[in-house]
Amino acid sequence: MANAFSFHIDAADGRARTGVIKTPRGDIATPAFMPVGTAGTVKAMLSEHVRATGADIVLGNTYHLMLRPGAEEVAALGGLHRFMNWPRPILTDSGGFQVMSLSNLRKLTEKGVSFQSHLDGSKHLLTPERSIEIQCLLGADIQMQLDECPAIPIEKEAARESMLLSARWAERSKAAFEQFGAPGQTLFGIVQGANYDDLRVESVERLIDIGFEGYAVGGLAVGEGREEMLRVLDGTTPVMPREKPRYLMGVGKPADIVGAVARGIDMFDCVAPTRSGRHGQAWTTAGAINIKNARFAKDDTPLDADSACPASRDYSKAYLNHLFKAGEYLGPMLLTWHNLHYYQQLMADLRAAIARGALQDFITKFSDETGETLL
RNA sequence: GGAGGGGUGGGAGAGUGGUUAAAUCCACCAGACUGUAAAUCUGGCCGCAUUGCGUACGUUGGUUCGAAUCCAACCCCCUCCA
Repeated sequence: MANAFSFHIDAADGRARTGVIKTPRGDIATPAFMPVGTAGTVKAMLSEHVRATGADIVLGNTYHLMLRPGAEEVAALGGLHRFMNWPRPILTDSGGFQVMSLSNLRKLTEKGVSFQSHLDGSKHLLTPERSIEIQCLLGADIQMQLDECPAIPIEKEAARESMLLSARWAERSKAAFEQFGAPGQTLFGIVQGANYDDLRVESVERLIDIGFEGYAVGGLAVGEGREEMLRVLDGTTPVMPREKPRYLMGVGKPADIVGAVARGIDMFDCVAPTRSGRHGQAWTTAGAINIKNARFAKDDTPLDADSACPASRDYSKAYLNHLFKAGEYLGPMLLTWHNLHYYQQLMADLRAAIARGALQDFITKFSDETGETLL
């Protein structure tokens, strides 16, 4: 099959764009939000309900699936799509985020990252090559290079060393992908450089030299704050290839996404709607609320009476409050469902606003309704 | 009627002379969460006020420099025997 992966832009509004990523397993409307399904499940959600919220693609995770149940095991069971009953596109993270989140359980060398499993203490070496091999075994449609994701703040010299390591790993990842990758699969490179504009630009240039089908911005939303994150994007997205998808990894809250879309980002993922949903936080058109708060105990209204999502429309806040107070499983399930639907509706609204050249109006309205200050 | 055991903060339950406004758990009140070691974690939880003060371990009285802790009486609860 000819290049089965493609991206085309339908409309632009300022630096924002809307378009479609085509893959053999289905189209992805952009800007897109990708729910996170680390361990082969978007936690607390049925696969068909994830789809019903409007998601075109979900994430899986190299590190976590490598440890359990194992990449070869998933491959023997028909691949991740079949395993988790999600026939549409899957993007897998390389394990790069775990370099940061599990920093006390790993050692970093030029060769790769050696992790001590948080499950049983066993040792696992994750090299750029092995990460790609695992992502191919899982059957991921969009794969990510192995990178080092450093936390901010970080000294510039250390940030540059880290960025250069990620760039070398990008090259090795690309070579491995050319060996293991199947038709229809694609590989993204990851821009690093912390919050140093010149390092970000250098990182982009190095990745372009290697050549990828998409470019991710990694290492943001790691402590720098929204204003600084958007400032870094201001210096980064303009030098990224216009005709390739741009993916801001791990971001974010609704206001982060709106700000990043305005700066030309096409793809997002974040645990916020799922994790916070399990923890009682719901995003609504009137801002974020904590359904566990006592003030909802007698509130007979749903989260969103006009929503197409059953979780948002058919259950009262008082009932959701009760489920959480009682520790019932259905509470986290319904709130996750609601949040994912809210996120997908936000993305659909953003796409529509860009398509008709009205993004600024949308942002003003979003800011007024949610009380979020947008920069 | 007899014998024994026990009454601690919203609940359960530690604590048997000072370091105790009183462990711990639950409940309750709030917060955090950004490529998921997360259905997790953090803070608050007698009253008032700025360190502090005032009340408080069934009730009352006593011993003591000092009592939730020791003594006495009383009230109440539980178990067993009649």
